[in-house]
Amino acid sequence: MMQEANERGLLVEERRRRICELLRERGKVTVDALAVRFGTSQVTVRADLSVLESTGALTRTHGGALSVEDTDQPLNVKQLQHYAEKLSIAEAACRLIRDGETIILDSGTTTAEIARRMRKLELRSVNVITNALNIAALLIDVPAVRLIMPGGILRRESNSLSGHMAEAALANLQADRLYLGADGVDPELGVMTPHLAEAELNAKMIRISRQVVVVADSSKFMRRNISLIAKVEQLHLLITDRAAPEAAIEELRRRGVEVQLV
Amino acid sequence: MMQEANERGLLVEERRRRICELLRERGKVTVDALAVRFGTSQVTVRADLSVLESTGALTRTHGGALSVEDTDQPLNVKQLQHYAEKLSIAEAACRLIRDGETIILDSGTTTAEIARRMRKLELRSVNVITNALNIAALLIDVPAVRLIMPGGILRRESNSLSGHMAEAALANLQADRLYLGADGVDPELGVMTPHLAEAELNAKMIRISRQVVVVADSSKFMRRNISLIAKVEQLHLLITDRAAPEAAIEELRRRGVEVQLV
DNA sequence: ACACTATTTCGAATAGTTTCGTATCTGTCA
DNA sequence: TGACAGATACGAAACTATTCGAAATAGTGT
Repeated sequence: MMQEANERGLLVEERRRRICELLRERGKVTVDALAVRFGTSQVTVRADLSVLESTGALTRTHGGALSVEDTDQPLNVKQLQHYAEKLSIAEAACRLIRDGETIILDSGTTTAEIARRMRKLELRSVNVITNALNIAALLIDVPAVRLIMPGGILRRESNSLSGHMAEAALANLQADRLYLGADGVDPELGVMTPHLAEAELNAKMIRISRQVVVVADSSKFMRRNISLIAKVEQLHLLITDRAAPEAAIEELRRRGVEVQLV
Repeated sequence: MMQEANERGLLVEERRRRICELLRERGKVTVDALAVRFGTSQVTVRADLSVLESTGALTRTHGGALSVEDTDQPLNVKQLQHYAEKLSIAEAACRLIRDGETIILDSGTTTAEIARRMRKLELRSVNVITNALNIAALLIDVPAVRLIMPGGILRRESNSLSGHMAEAALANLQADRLYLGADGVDPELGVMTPHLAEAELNAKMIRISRQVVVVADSSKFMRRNISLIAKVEQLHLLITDRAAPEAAIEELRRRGVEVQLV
Protein backbone atom coordinates (compact mmCIF):
# COMPACT_ATOMS: atom_id res chain seq x y z
CA MET A 1 0.00 0.00 0.00
CA MET A 2 2.69 2.47 -0.73
CA GLN A 3 1.89 4.64 -3.69
CA GLU A 4 -1.45 3.63 -5.07
CA ALA A 5 -1.78 7.33 -5.58
CA ASN A 6 -4.96 8.66 -7.02
CA GLU A 7 -4.09 11.44 -9.37
CA ARG A 8 -7.10 13.34 -10.54
CA GLY A 9 -7.70 16.56 -12.31
CA LEU A 10 -4.61 16.45 -14.44
CA LEU A 11 -4.21 18.11 -17.78
CA VAL A 12 -4.38 15.81 -20.73
CA GLU A 13 -0.73 16.02 -21.59
CA GLU A 14 0.20 15.73 -17.99
CA ARG A 15 -1.72 12.53 -17.65
CA ARG A 16 -0.07 11.09 -20.71
CA ARG A 17 3.35 11.93 -19.39
CA ARG A 18 2.50 10.20 -16.14
CA ILE A 19 1.46 7.14 -18.06
CA CYS A 20 4.83 7.10 -19.77
CA GLU A 21 6.58 7.45 -16.44
CA LEU A 22 4.61 4.67 -14.87
CA LEU A 23 5.42 2.55 -17.85
CA ARG A 24 9.09 3.18 -17.42
CA GLU A 25 8.93 2.31 -13.74
CA ARG A 26 6.88 -0.82 -14.01
CA GLY A 27 7.22 -1.98 -17.59
CA LYS A 28 3.49 -2.40 -18.00
CA VAL A 29 0.22 -0.69 -17.18
CA THR A 30 -3.40 -1.81 -17.36
CA VAL A 31 -6.34 0.18 -18.68
CA ASP A 32 -8.34 -0.46 -15.57
CA ALA A 33 -5.64 0.58 -13.13
CA LEU A 34 -4.97 3.76 -15.06
CA ALA A 35 -8.66 4.63 -15.19
CA VAL A 36 -8.92 4.27 -11.43
CA ARG A 37 -5.72 6.15 -10.75
CA PHE A 38 -6.62 9.13 -12.89
CA GLY A 39 -10.32 9.04 -12.16
CA THR A 40 -11.28 8.84 -15.81
CA SER A 41 -13.22 6.36 -17.86
CA GLN A 42 -11.47 3.44 -19.47
CA VAL A 43 -12.34 4.86 -22.85
CA THR A 44 -10.27 7.89 -22.06
CA VAL A 45 -7.36 5.75 -21.01
CA ARG A 46 -7.59 3.79 -24.21
CA ALA A 47 -7.56 7.01 -26.18
CA ASP A 48 -4.43 8.05 -24.33
CA LEU A 49 -2.77 4.74 -25.01
CA SER A 50 -3.70 4.96 -28.67
CA VAL A 51 -2.16 8.36 -28.98
CA LEU A 52 0.96 7.32 -27.15
CA GLU A 53 1.27 4.25 -29.31
CA SER A 54 0.96 6.29 -32.47
CA THR A 55 3.81 8.42 -31.26
CA GLY A 56 5.88 5.35 -30.53
CA ALA A 57 5.98 5.85 -26.78
CA LEU A 58 4.55 2.45 -25.92
CA THR A 59 3.14 -0.76 -27.32
CA ARG A 60 -0.51 -1.49 -26.82
CA THR A 61 -1.75 -4.86 -25.65
CA HIS A 62 -5.03 -6.32 -24.54
CA GLY A 63 -5.93 -4.77 -21.26
CA GLY A 64 -3.11 -2.28 -21.16
CA ALA A 65 0.23 -1.42 -22.65
CA LEU A 66 3.89 -2.40 -22.49
CA SER A 67 6.94 -0.24 -22.72
CA VAL A 68 8.49 -0.50 -26.14
CA GLU A 69 11.81 -1.68 -24.80
CA ASP A 70 10.35 -4.61 -22.94
CA THR A 71 8.60 -5.76 -26.05
CA ASP A 72 11.55 -7.60 -27.49
CA GLN A 73 13.28 -9.76 -24.98
CA PRO A 74 14.20 -13.24 -26.15
CA LEU A 75 16.21 -15.82 -24.25
CA ASN A 76 14.58 -15.95 -20.88
CA VAL A 77 14.44 -19.66 -20.41
CA LYS A 78 18.11 -20.24 -19.99
CA GLN A 79 18.32 -17.22 -17.77
CA LEU A 80 16.22 -18.86 -15.10
CA GLN A 81 18.10 -22.10 -14.73
CA HIS A 82 20.38 -22.06 -11.72
CA TYR A 83 19.51 -18.42 -11.35
CA ALA A 84 20.41 -18.14 -7.69
CA GLU A 85 23.82 -19.67 -8.30
CA LYS A 86 24.48 -17.36 -11.21
CA LEU A 87 23.64 -14.40 -9.02
CA SER A 88 26.10 -15.40 -6.33
CA ILE A 89 28.78 -16.12 -8.88
CA ALA A 90 28.22 -12.75 -10.51
CA GLU A 91 28.50 -11.04 -7.18
CA ALA A 92 31.82 -12.69 -6.46
CA ALA A 93 33.02 -11.86 -9.95
CA CYS A 94 32.16 -8.19 -9.49
CA ARG A 95 34.19 -7.98 -6.33
CA LEU A 96 37.33 -8.38 -8.42
CA ILE A 97 36.63 -5.27 -10.45
CA ARG A 98 38.69 -2.18 -9.69
CA ASP A 99 38.40 1.30 -11.05
CA GLY A 100 40.37 1.87 -14.18
CA GLU A 101 40.50 -1.74 -15.23
CA THR A 102 39.70 -3.12 -18.64
CA ILE A 103 37.63 -6.27 -18.54
CA ILE A 104 36.16 -8.54 -21.17
CA LEU A 105 32.71 -10.00 -20.73
CA ASP A 106 32.08 -13.06 -22.84
CA SER A 107 28.53 -13.82 -23.95
CA GLY A 108 26.42 -15.96 -21.70
CA THR A 109 23.80 -15.81 -19.00
CA THR A 110 26.24 -15.68 -16.09
CA THR A 111 28.32 -12.94 -17.63
CA ALA A 112 25.11 -11.05 -18.37
CA GLU A 113 24.38 -11.27 -14.68
CA ILE A 114 27.78 -9.73 -14.00
CA ALA A 115 26.86 -6.84 -16.26
CA ARG A 116 23.52 -6.43 -14.52
CA ARG A 117 25.28 -6.26 -11.23
CA MET A 118 27.84 -3.78 -12.51
CA ARG A 119 25.02 -1.32 -13.07
CA LYS A 120 24.64 -0.98 -9.37
CA LEU A 121 28.32 -0.91 -8.59
CA GLU A 122 29.75 2.45 -7.71
CA LEU A 123 32.38 2.75 -10.32
CA ARG A 124 34.16 5.79 -11.59
CA SER A 125 35.61 4.40 -14.75
CA VAL A 126 35.86 0.92 -16.20
CA ASN A 127 36.49 -0.28 -19.72
CA VAL A 128 34.30 -3.16 -20.79
CA ILE A 129 34.85 -5.14 -23.93
CA THR A 130 32.01 -7.44 -24.89
CA ASN A 131 30.74 -9.25 -27.93
CA ALA A 132 27.28 -9.78 -26.47
CA LEU A 133 24.48 -7.45 -27.49
CA ASN A 134 22.41 -8.06 -24.41
CA ILE A 135 25.36 -7.22 -22.19
CA ALA A 136 25.93 -4.04 -24.14
CA ALA A 137 22.27 -3.17 -23.66
CA LEU A 138 22.63 -3.67 -19.93
CA LEU A 139 25.60 -1.34 -19.69
CA ILE A 140 24.44 1.27 -22.12
CA ASP A 141 23.15 3.65 -19.50
CA VAL A 142 26.03 3.28 -17.08
CA PRO A 143 28.15 6.39 -17.53
CA ALA A 144 31.14 4.95 -15.72
CA VAL A 145 31.49 2.21 -18.27
CA ARG A 146 33.36 2.80 -21.45
CA LEU A 147 31.93 0.13 -23.69
CA ILE A 148 33.80 -1.41 -26.59
CA MET A 149 32.43 -4.01 -28.95
CA PRO A 150 34.62 -5.93 -31.35
CA GLY A 151 31.95 -6.28 -34.02
CA GLY A 152 31.27 -9.29 -36.19
CA ILE A 153 28.39 -11.39 -37.39
CA LEU A 154 25.43 -11.93 -35.12
CA ARG A 155 24.79 -15.36 -33.67
CA ARG A 156 21.18 -15.35 -32.51
CA GLU A 157 21.39 -18.19 -30.03
CA SER A 158 23.87 -16.34 -27.86
CA ASN A 159 23.01 -12.75 -28.75
CA SER A 160 26.61 -12.22 -29.64
CA LEU A 161 28.93 -11.18 -32.40
CA SER A 162 31.66 -13.44 -33.70
CA GLY A 163 33.64 -14.21 -36.82
CA HIS A 164 36.98 -13.17 -38.14
CA MET A 165 35.98 -9.54 -37.94
CA ALA A 166 35.58 -9.84 -34.21
CA GLU A 167 38.88 -11.62 -33.87
CA ALA A 168 40.71 -9.04 -35.91
CA ALA A 169 39.28 -6.28 -33.78
CA LEU A 170 40.34 -7.97 -30.59
CA ALA A 171 43.88 -8.33 -31.82
CA ASN A 172 44.52 -4.67 -31.14
CA LEU A 173 43.13 -4.67 -27.62
CA GLN A 174 44.43 -5.65 -24.21
CA ALA A 175 42.51 -6.48 -21.08
CA ASP A 176 43.21 -6.93 -17.39
CA ARG A 177 40.69 -9.66 -16.89
CA LEU A 178 38.47 -11.91 -18.97
CA TYR A 179 35.23 -13.27 -17.61
CA LEU A 180 34.62 -16.40 -19.58
CA GLY A 181 31.27 -18.16 -19.60
CA ALA A 182 31.53 -21.89 -20.09
CA ASP A 183 29.06 -24.50 -21.28
CA GLY A 184 31.21 -27.31 -20.03
CA VAL A 185 34.01 -27.60 -17.51
CA ASP A 186 36.23 -30.64 -17.31
CA PRO A 187 39.17 -30.68 -14.89
CA GLU A 188 41.21 -32.77 -17.32
CA LEU A 189 40.41 -31.07 -20.58
CA GLY A 190 39.44 -27.54 -19.77
CA VAL A 191 36.57 -25.25 -20.69
CA MET A 192 34.24 -26.10 -23.55
CA THR A 193 31.43 -24.65 -25.65
CA PRO A 194 29.08 -26.16 -28.24
CA HIS A 195 29.73 -23.31 -30.67
CA LEU A 196 32.78 -23.58 -32.81
CA ALA A 197 32.83 -19.99 -33.99
CA GLU A 198 32.75 -18.65 -30.49
CA ALA A 199 35.45 -21.00 -29.32
CA GLU A 200 37.94 -19.33 -31.61
CA LEU A 201 36.86 -15.91 -30.46
CA ASN A 202 37.23 -17.02 -26.85
CA ALA A 203 40.71 -18.23 -27.56
CA LYS A 204 41.57 -14.80 -28.85
CA MET A 205 40.08 -13.22 -25.77
CA ILE A 206 42.26 -15.37 -23.58
CA ARG A 207 45.33 -14.37 -25.51
CA ILE A 208 44.85 -10.67 -24.86
CA SER A 209 43.88 -10.95 -21.20
CA ARG A 210 46.21 -10.92 -18.24
CA GLN A 211 43.85 -12.89 -16.06
CA VAL A 212 41.28 -15.48 -17.13
CA VAL A 213 38.28 -15.98 -14.86
CA VAL A 214 35.79 -18.72 -15.67
CA VAL A 215 32.29 -18.25 -14.31
CA ALA A 216 30.19 -21.41 -14.40
CA ASP A 217 27.56 -22.84 -12.10
CA SER A 218 27.99 -26.41 -10.90
CA SER A 219 25.72 -27.84 -13.58
CA LYS A 220 28.43 -27.21 -16.13
CA PHE A 221 30.83 -29.68 -14.56
CA MET A 222 31.59 -32.88 -16.29
CA ARG A 223 29.52 -31.79 -19.24
CA ARG A 224 31.45 -32.33 -22.42
CA ASN A 225 31.04 -30.20 -25.47
CA ILE A 226 32.37 -30.06 -28.97
CA SER A 227 34.81 -27.22 -28.92
CA LEU A 228 37.55 -26.74 -26.43
CA ILE A 229 37.94 -23.08 -25.55
CA ALA A 230 40.84 -23.27 -23.18
CA LYS A 231 43.01 -25.82 -21.50
CA VAL A 232 43.12 -25.94 -17.73
CA GLU A 233 46.59 -24.45 -17.75
CA GLN A 234 45.31 -21.26 -19.33
CA LEU A 235 42.87 -20.53 -16.52
CA HIS A 236 43.65 -18.48 -13.46
CA LEU A 237 40.44 -18.46 -11.49
CA LEU A 238 37.18 -20.39 -11.54
CA ILE A 239 34.14 -19.10 -9.71
CA THR A 240 31.40 -21.66 -9.16
CA ASP A 241 28.91 -22.73 -6.50
CA ARG A 242 29.34 -25.22 -3.67
CA ALA A 243 27.40 -27.93 -5.45
CA ALA A 244 30.33 -28.47 -7.77
CA PRO A 245 31.83 -31.96 -7.51
CA GLU A 246 34.68 -31.99 -5.03
CA ALA A 247 36.86 -34.26 -7.06
CA ALA A 248 36.81 -31.87 -9.97
CA ILE A 249 37.66 -28.94 -7.77
CA GLU A 250 40.54 -30.83 -6.21
CA GLU A 251 41.92 -31.66 -9.60
CA LEU A 252 41.63 -28.09 -10.83
CA ARG A 253 43.41 -26.74 -7.79
CA ARG A 254 46.11 -29.38 -8.16
CA ARG A 255 46.66 -28.10 -11.65
CA GLY A 256 47.10 -24.55 -10.49
CA VAL A 257 43.65 -23.07 -10.97
CA GLU A 258 42.36 -21.02 -8.08
CA VAL A 259 38.77 -22.07 -7.34
CA GLN A 260 36.35 -19.84 -5.52
CA LEU A 261 33.13 -21.34 -4.16
CA VAL A 262 30.12 -19.17 -3.45
CA MET B 1 -5.13 27.25 0.76
CA MET B 2 -1.67 28.55 1.20
CA GLN B 3 -0.70 31.16 -1.32
CA GLU B 4 -3.58 31.74 -3.63
CA ALA B 5 -2.07 35.14 -4.15
CA ASN B 6 -3.94 37.53 -6.32
CA GLU B 7 -1.54 39.53 -8.39
CA ARG B 8 -3.25 42.21 -10.39
CA GLY B 9 -2.17 45.17 -12.37
CA LEU B 10 1.12 43.80 -13.59
CA LEU B 11 2.90 44.76 -16.74
CA VAL B 12 2.77 42.29 -19.59
CA GLU B 13 6.35 41.13 -19.34
CA GLU B 14 6.11 41.00 -15.60
CA ARG B 15 3.10 38.74 -15.79
CA ARG B 16 4.76 36.42 -18.23
CA ARG B 17 7.80 36.16 -16.05
CA ARG B 18 5.59 35.22 -13.14
CA ILE B 19 3.96 32.53 -15.22
CA CYS B 20 7.36 31.03 -15.89
CA GLU B 21 8.21 31.13 -12.20
CA LEU B 22 4.99 29.46 -11.23
CA LEU B 23 5.65 26.81 -13.82
CA ARG B 24 9.06 26.13 -12.36
CA GLU B 25 7.61 25.83 -8.88
CA ARG B 26 4.66 23.63 -9.65
CA GLY B 27 5.41 21.97 -12.96
CA LYS B 28 2.06 22.95 -14.43
CA VAL B 29 -0.35 25.84 -14.65
CA THR B 30 -3.94 26.10 -15.86
CA VAL B 31 -5.46 28.85 -17.92
CA ASP B 32 -8.29 29.28 -15.49
CA ALA B 33 -6.10 29.59 -12.41
CA LEU B 34 -3.81 32.08 -14.09
CA ALA B 35 -6.73 34.20 -15.24
CA VAL B 36 -8.03 34.37 -11.69
CA ARG B 37 -4.65 35.04 -10.18
CA PHE B 38 -3.81 37.91 -12.49
CA GLY B 39 -7.35 39.19 -12.78
CA THR B 40 -7.31 38.96 -16.54
CA SER B 41 -9.42 37.14 -19.05
CA GLN B 42 -8.55 33.65 -20.16
CA VAL B 43 -7.93 34.93 -23.65
CA THR B 44 -5.12 37.04 -22.32
CA VAL B 45 -3.62 34.13 -20.50
CA ARG B 46 -3.76 32.03 -23.62
CA ALA B 47 -2.01 34.74 -25.54
CA ASP B 48 0.72 34.77 -22.91
CA LEU B 49 1.09 31.02 -23.06
CA SER B 50 1.28 31.12 -26.84
CA VAL B 51 4.07 33.64 -26.73
CA LEU B 52 5.94 31.74 -24.06
CA GLU B 53 5.59 28.54 -25.99
CA SER B 54 6.98 30.12 -29.12
CA THR B 55 10.02 31.19 -27.14
CA GLY B 56 10.41 27.65 -25.86
CA ALA B 57 9.72 28.55 -22.24
CA LEU B 58 6.91 26.04 -21.81
CA THR B 59 4.76 23.46 -23.52
CA ARG B 60 1.12 24.29 -24.10
CA THR B 61 -1.62 21.80 -23.41
CA HIS B 62 -5.36 21.80 -23.24
CA GLY B 63 -6.34 23.82 -20.24
CA GLY B 64 -2.91 25.11 -19.39
CA ALA B 65 0.76 24.46 -19.86
CA LEU B 66 3.51 22.17 -18.65
CA SER B 67 7.15 22.85 -18.07
CA VAL B 68 9.34 21.71 -20.90
CA GLU B 69 11.93 20.01 -18.75
CA ASP B 70 9.51 17.35 -17.65
CA THR B 71 9.26 16.32 -21.24
CA ASP B 72 12.73 15.10 -21.97
CA GLN B 73 13.30 11.51 -21.17
CA PRO B 74 16.66 10.07 -22.10
CA LEU B 75 16.18 8.66 -25.54
CA ASN B 76 12.49 8.54 -26.18
CA VAL B 77 12.08 12.21 -26.81
CA LYS B 78 13.65 12.23 -30.19
CA GLN B 79 11.66 9.19 -31.09
CA LEU B 80 8.42 11.06 -30.63
CA GLN B 81 9.14 14.03 -32.78
CA HIS B 82 7.72 13.75 -36.26
CA TYR B 83 6.90 10.15 -35.62
CA ALA B 84 4.25 9.83 -38.30
CA GLU B 85 6.60 11.24 -40.92
CA LYS B 86 9.37 8.91 -39.89
CA LEU B 87 6.99 5.98 -40.28
CA SER B 88 6.06 6.94 -43.81
CA ILE B 89 9.66 7.54 -44.73
CA ALA B 90 10.65 4.18 -43.31
CA GLU B 91 7.94 2.50 -45.31
CA ALA B 92 9.16 4.05 -48.53
CA ALA B 93 12.71 3.15 -47.63
CA CYS B 94 11.78 -0.48 -47.10
CA ARG B 95 10.20 -0.72 -50.52
CA LEU B 96 13.66 -0.45 -52.04
CA ILE B 97 14.92 -3.57 -50.31
CA ARG B 98 15.30 -6.72 -52.40
CA ASP B 99 16.19 -10.21 -51.36
CA GLY B 100 19.87 -10.91 -51.27
CA GLU B 101 20.93 -7.32 -50.90
CA THR B 102 23.40 -5.96 -48.43
CA ILE B 103 22.30 -2.74 -46.79
CA ILE B 104 23.79 -0.46 -44.18
CA LEU B 105 21.60 1.13 -41.54
CA ASP B 106 23.14 4.17 -39.93
CA SER B 107 22.17 5.06 -36.37
CA GLY B 108 19.18 7.30 -35.87
CA THR B 109 15.52 7.28 -35.11
CA THR B 110 14.36 7.09 -38.69
CA THR B 111 16.71 4.27 -39.57
CA ALA B 112 15.56 2.48 -36.42
CA GLU B 113 12.07 2.76 -37.80
CA ILE B 114 13.26 1.13 -41.00
CA ALA B 115 14.57 -1.75 -38.94
CA ARG B 116 11.31 -2.02 -37.06
CA ARG B 117 9.49 -2.22 -40.31
CA MET B 118 11.87 -4.80 -41.75
CA ARG B 119 10.76 -7.16 -39.01
CA LYS B 120 7.41 -7.43 -40.71
CA LEU B 121 8.72 -7.60 -44.22
CA GLU B 122 8.64 -10.99 -45.88
CA LEU B 123 12.26 -11.41 -46.67
CA ARG B 124 14.20 -14.55 -47.42
CA SER B 125 17.70 -13.27 -46.95
CA VAL B 126 19.15 -9.81 -46.43
CA ASN B 127 22.49 -8.69 -45.06
CA VAL B 128 22.29 -5.76 -42.72
CA ILE B 129 25.29 -3.83 -41.51
CA THR B 130 24.63 -1.46 -38.64
CA ASN B 131 26.57 0.36 -35.97
CA ALA B 132 23.50 1.02 -33.86
CA LEU B 133 22.77 -1.23 -30.91
CA ASN B 134 19.08 -0.51 -30.84
CA ILE B 135 18.77 -1.41 -34.50
CA ALA B 136 20.63 -4.64 -33.88
CA ALA B 137 18.23 -5.39 -31.04
CA LEU B 138 15.29 -4.84 -33.37
CA LEU B 139 16.61 -7.26 -35.95
CA ILE B 140 17.96 -9.87 -33.62
CA ASP B 141 14.98 -12.17 -33.93
CA VAL B 142 14.51 -11.85 -37.66
CA PRO B 143 15.94 -15.03 -39.15
CA ALA B 144 16.06 -13.66 -42.68
CA VAL B 145 18.49 -10.97 -41.63
CA ARG B 146 22.17 -11.68 -41.48
CA LEU B 147 23.34 -8.99 -39.10
CA ILE B 148 26.84 -7.56 -39.12
CA MET B 149 28.16 -4.95 -36.74
CA PRO B 150 31.43 -3.14 -37.33
CA GLY B 151 32.25 -2.74 -33.65
CA GLY B 152 33.79 0.24 -31.95
CA ILE B 153 33.32 2.41 -28.92
CA LEU B 154 29.83 3.09 -27.66
CA ARG B 155 28.34 6.56 -27.97
CA ARG B 156 25.44 6.67 -25.57
CA GLU B 157 23.55 9.57 -27.14
CA SER B 158 23.02 7.70 -30.35
CA ASN B 159 23.20 4.14 -29.10
CA SER B 160 25.86 3.45 -31.63
CA LEU B 161 29.41 2.28 -32.09
CA SER B 162 32.03 4.42 -33.72
CA GLY B 163 35.74 5.08 -33.72
CA HIS B 164 38.63 3.88 -35.79
CA MET B 165 37.81 0.29 -34.98
CA ALA B 166 34.47 0.70 -36.68
CA GLU B 167 36.02 2.37 -39.67
CA ALA B 168 38.65 -0.32 -40.05
CA ALA B 169 35.99 -3.00 -39.94
CA LEU B 170 33.93 -1.29 -42.60
CA ALA B 171 36.90 -1.08 -44.91
CA ASN B 172 36.57 -4.77 -45.74
CA LEU B 173 32.87 -4.65 -46.47
CA GLN B 174 30.72 -3.68 -49.44
CA ALA B 175 27.08 -2.73 -49.52
CA ASP B 176 24.37 -2.25 -52.12
CA ARG B 177 22.66 0.57 -50.32
CA LEU B 178 23.27 2.87 -47.38
CA TYR B 179 20.42 4.36 -45.42
CA LEU B 180 21.82 7.48 -43.91
CA GLY B 181 20.07 9.37 -41.14
CA ALA B 182 20.73 13.10 -41.16
CA ASP B 183 20.49 15.76 -38.50
CA GLY B 184 20.64 18.51 -41.04
CA VAL B 185 20.02 18.77 -44.76
CA ASP B 186 21.10 21.73 -46.80
CA PRO B 187 20.64 21.69 -50.57
CA GLU B 188 23.83 23.67 -51.05
CA LEU B 189 26.13 21.99 -48.56
CA GLY B 190 24.84 18.49 -48.12
CA VAL B 191 24.04 16.27 -45.16
CA MET B 192 25.22 17.18 -41.67
CA THR B 193 25.42 15.79 -38.14
CA PRO B 194 26.39 17.33 -34.81
CA HIS B 195 28.72 14.44 -33.99
CA LEU B 196 32.17 14.55 -35.41
CA ALA B 197 33.10 10.94 -34.73
CA GLU B 198 30.05 9.67 -36.51
CA ALA B 199 30.58 11.94 -39.44
CA GLU B 200 33.81 10.15 -40.26
CA LEU B 201 32.18 6.79 -39.92
CA ASN B 202 29.37 7.92 -42.18
CA ALA B 203 31.90 9.02 -44.76
CA LYS B 204 33.34 5.53 -44.71
CA MET B 205 29.90 4.04 -45.09
CA ILE B 206 29.29 6.14 -48.16
CA ARG B 207 32.56 5.00 -49.67
CA ILE B 208 31.64 1.33 -49.54
CA SER B 209 28.03 1.70 -50.71
CA ARG B 210 26.79 1.61 -54.29
CA GLN B 211 23.75 3.72 -53.51
CA VAL B 212 23.34 6.38 -50.82
CA VAL B 213 19.82 7.02 -49.54
CA VAL B 214 19.23 9.82 -47.06
CA VAL B 215 16.18 9.50 -44.83
CA ALA B 216 15.21 12.71 -43.07
CA ASP B 217 11.91 14.26 -42.12
CA SER B 218 11.20 17.80 -43.20
CA SER B 219 12.27 19.31 -39.88
CA LYS B 220 15.87 18.55 -40.81
CA PHE B 221 15.87 20.94 -43.71
CA MET B 222 17.82 24.14 -43.45
CA ARG B 223 19.13 23.07 -40.10
CA ARG B 224 22.86 23.51 -40.02
CA ASN B 225 25.19 21.37 -38.00
CA ILE B 226 28.85 21.14 -37.28
CA SER B 227 30.04 18.19 -39.28
CA LEU B 228 29.42 17.66 -42.93
CA ILE B 229 28.80 14.01 -43.65
CA ALA B 230 28.36 14.13 -47.37
CA LYS B 231 28.17 16.63 -50.16
CA VAL B 232 25.08 16.79 -52.28
CA GLU B 233 26.95 15.19 -55.16
CA GLN B 234 27.50 12.01 -53.16
CA LEU B 235 23.80 11.40 -52.61
CA HIS B 236 21.59 9.37 -54.88
CA LEU B 237 18.20 9.47 -53.23
CA LEU B 238 16.54 11.51 -50.52
CA ILE B 239 13.33 10.34 -48.89
CA THR B 240 11.46 12.99 -46.92
CA ASP B 241 7.90 14.17 -46.28
CA ARG B 242 5.82 16.65 -48.20
CA ALA B 243 6.32 19.40 -45.69
CA ALA B 244 9.87 19.84 -46.91
CA PRO B 245 10.52 23.28 -48.41
CA GLU B 246 9.97 23.26 -52.13
CA ALA B 247 12.92 25.45 -52.96
CA ALA B 248 15.29 23.01 -51.28
CA ILE B 249 13.81 20.06 -53.12
CA GLU B 250 14.10 21.88 -56.43
CA GLU B 251 17.72 22.64 -55.79
CA LEU B 252 18.51 19.07 -54.78
CA ARG B 253 16.88 17.71 -57.92
CA ARG B 254 18.72 20.23 -60.02
CA ARG B 255 21.92 18.91 -58.56
CA GLY B 256 21.07 15.36 -59.51
CA VAL B 257 19.59 13.98 -56.32
CA GLU B 258 16.42 12.01 -56.74
CA VAL B 259 13.89 13.19 -54.15
CA GLN B 260 11.01 11.05 -53.04
CA LEU B 261 8.17 12.65 -51.07
CA VAL B 262 5.91 10.60 -48.84
C1' DA C 1 -7.85 -31.85 -28.74
C1' DC C 2 -12.14 -29.44 -29.96
C1' DA C 3 -16.17 -26.70 -29.70
C1' DC C 4 -18.95 -23.73 -26.89
C1' DT C 5 -19.73 -20.23 -23.42
C1' DA C 6 -18.64 -16.50 -20.33
C1' DT C 7 -15.95 -12.64 -19.20
C1' DT C 8 -13.23 -9.07 -20.39
C1' DT C 9 -11.68 -5.75 -23.48
C1' DC C 10 -12.09 -3.14 -27.55
C1' DG C 11 -13.67 0.31 -30.89
C1' DA C 12 -17.23 3.25 -32.90
C1' DA C 13 -21.00 6.42 -32.40
C1' DT C 14 -23.38 9.88 -29.69
C1' DA C 15 -23.58 13.59 -26.94
C1' DG C 16 -22.26 16.90 -23.42
C1' DT C 17 -18.79 19.81 -21.62
C1' DT C 18 -14.65 22.40 -21.70
C1' DT C 19 -11.25 24.87 -24.02
C1' DC C 20 -9.45 27.30 -28.04
C1' DG C 21 -8.79 30.89 -31.46
C1' DT C 22 -10.38 34.72 -33.94
C1' DA C 23 -12.86 38.71 -34.73
C1' DT C 24 -14.68 42.70 -32.80
C1' DC C 25 -15.10 46.17 -29.36
C1' DT C 26 -13.38 49.20 -25.33
C1' DG C 27 -10.55 52.03 -22.68
C1' DT C 28 -6.01 54.12 -21.77
C1' DC C 29 -1.96 56.63 -22.85
C1' DA C 30 1.07 59.52 -25.53
C1' DT D 1 -6.02 60.45 -33.17
C1' DG D 2 -3.39 56.34 -33.39
C1' DA D 3 -1.20 52.49 -31.02
C1' DC D 4 -2.05 48.87 -27.91
C1' DA D 5 -3.26 45.85 -24.15
C1' DG D 6 -7.05 43.57 -22.89
C1' DA D 7 -12.26 42.22 -22.69
C1' DT D 8 -16.29 40.05 -24.75
C1' DA D 9 -18.60 37.03 -27.88
C1' DC D 10 -19.09 33.06 -30.63
C1' DG D 11 -18.19 29.23 -33.72
C1' DA D 12 -14.74 25.50 -34.02
C1' DA D 13 -12.07 22.02 -32.01
C1' DA D 14 -10.68 19.04 -28.29
C1' DC D 15 -11.70 16.06 -24.42
C1' DT D 16 -14.49 12.89 -21.95
C1' DA D 17 -18.43 9.83 -20.52
C1' DT D 18 -22.01 6.67 -21.84
C1' DT D 19 -23.80 3.05 -24.53
C1' DC D 20 -23.62 -0.95 -27.35
C1' DG D 21 -22.12 -4.46 -30.60
C1' DA D 22 -17.81 -6.82 -32.04
C1' DA D 23 -13.60 -9.12 -30.92
C1' DA D 24 -10.34 -11.33 -28.01
C1' DT D 25 -9.19 -14.20 -23.79
C1' DA D 26 -10.12 -17.35 -20.63
C1' DG D 27 -12.61 -21.09 -19.04
C1' DT D 28 -15.51 -25.21 -19.35
C1' DG D 29 -17.19 -29.41 -20.72
C1' DT D 30 -17.20 -33.21 -24.01
